Amino acid sequence: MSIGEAAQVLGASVHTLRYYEREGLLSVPRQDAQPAQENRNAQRRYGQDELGLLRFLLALRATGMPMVLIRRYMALVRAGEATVPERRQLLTEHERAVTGQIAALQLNLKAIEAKIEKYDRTQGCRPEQGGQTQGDEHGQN
Amino acid sequence: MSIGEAAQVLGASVHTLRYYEREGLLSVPRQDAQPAQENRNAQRRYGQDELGLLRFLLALRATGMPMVLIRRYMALVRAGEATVPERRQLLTEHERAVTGQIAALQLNLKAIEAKIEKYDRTQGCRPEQGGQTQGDEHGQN
DNA sequence: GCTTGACTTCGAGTGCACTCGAAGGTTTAC
DNA sequence: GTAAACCTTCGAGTGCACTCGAAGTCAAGC
Repeated sequence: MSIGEAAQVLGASVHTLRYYEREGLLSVPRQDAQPAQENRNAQRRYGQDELGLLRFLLALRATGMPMVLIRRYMALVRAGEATVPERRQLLTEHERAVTGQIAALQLNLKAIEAKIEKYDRTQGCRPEQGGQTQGDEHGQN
Repeated sequence: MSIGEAAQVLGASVHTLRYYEREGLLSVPRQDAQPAQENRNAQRRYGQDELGLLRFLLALRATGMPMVLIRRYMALVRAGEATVPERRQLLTEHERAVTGQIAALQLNLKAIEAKIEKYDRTQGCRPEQGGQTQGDEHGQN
């Protein structure tokens, strides 16, 4: 699979995929045409392993893990099975972060929904309202 | 309530509060010392209304609403009751966005948790593993 | 009366993750 | 054999929301 196809499948841009590689987040094997030849401009080939790794990388990104941590994690993956405990810890910490993030979002979402409901109520009671709107209308917004 | 106190209560910086005002997100009344006097440098006073508005503003921010939309919303609030339908619509759209955001986060969180569990399983089965790790270890990372 | 905090304007810096484009070369697929 | 897609390096730009600092003025509270 070429980089263009991979980009399309993953929903990322070719630029971005190369950027990730440049930043040391992952490495993608190259097509070795002739073994006894310098492959300066060999093309990247994305197999199932690379795609899976990239998909997970994108999941980490989408949950707000900063690139510096993803770099650490991916380095551990490359380093072999011995690093599984450290990887696990990294992911577990991030999991906590994401859980908190979701909780905060849900809390704030509730505030928004409450406001919408308040609007529904004021609309239901009096669609129009003549006269002065003044005085202590506590928190009417 | 002074700007410093408000900042502390809200968990924002003084800089940020002034920044929001400069950007037209909200306006805060000033302390009028002597009525017959130009108040060029009058201090901001934060009452319950302002605090409530700011809290909601921060909820919108925390859920990722861009400042340009918050500006629109706040302008509607200032414009009076007649804008309630439009406010409602704005918030409803944002609500959908946030709901989707949470769903996406939960999906990605699941992928992360699945990976952690996989690590737990490999750790549980064989804490150490001699010999070559080669061949088609499909998606072992 | 004096310190502390508030006010203004201004501009510049930060952080993060892209995102784009150009130039010049190579490889792949039809 | 040729066009399209790939490769490299490089640097610069973008977007968003802050964040900071300085300089100079003014008000509040003890």
